[in-house]
Amino acid sequence: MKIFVGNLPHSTTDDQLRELFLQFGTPDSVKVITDRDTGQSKGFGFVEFVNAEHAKAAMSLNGKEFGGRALTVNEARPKRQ
DNA sequence: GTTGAGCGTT
Repeated sequence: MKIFVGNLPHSTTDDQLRELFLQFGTPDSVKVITDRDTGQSKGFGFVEFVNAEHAKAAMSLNGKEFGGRALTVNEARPKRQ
């Protein structure tokens, strides 16, 4: 199950995102999206869980404050449509 | 600052 994590501080890294979700299970993959040209964080990322229960638990972070911002956490939209 | 990349088309 793929999770979208929005409203991340621009300083957030892949590792920080992984640490944040480790409490709910072991993320299959974690990625903070950065601008391909500038290398700057776009302020959102994705976390994938093999276990849907873990993914659901992780979504309890929605609205929680992280780095001074209220996170958006929900199931990710399809990447390509 | 909110839903990912790329592939010499998608």
